[in-house]
Amino acid sequence: MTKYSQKTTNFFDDVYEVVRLIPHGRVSSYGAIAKYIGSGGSARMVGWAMNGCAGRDDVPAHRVVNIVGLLTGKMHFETPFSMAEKLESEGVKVEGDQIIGFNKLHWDPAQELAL
DNA sequence: TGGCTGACTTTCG
DNA sequence: ACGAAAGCCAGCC
Repeated sequence: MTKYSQKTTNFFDDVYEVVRLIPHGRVSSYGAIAKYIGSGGSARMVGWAMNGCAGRDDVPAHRVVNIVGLLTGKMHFETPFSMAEKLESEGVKVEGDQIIGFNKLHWDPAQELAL
């Protein structure tokens, strides 16, 4: 907060919007979001953009994981457990740091939104 | 102004 | 099949 990020570019805003559109009980991957945005889509950028989302309740960053369904960014949360806890709270089973049934829980914006 | 970093992904060995 | 390295792009110092 304290207007540190203050969205300098639309890239972050797009990422937030897509992440915000992730259905409850679903998860998405960085590459999928990056590809959907397409504005210089790179998976790292999505993760980097999430840095600005840290602390925002509007952006369910806990629903965003890597391509294997691994909670790589859990360490960036308030607590490394909050990510898994939130996912489980939504009905997503998480074993350790990996999402169970990620294959069927994977929500791809470019696919679900079917552009 | 220039350069480093980073919550990933893909390909070569 | 597994391991390691490079690529990607934008924000931040």
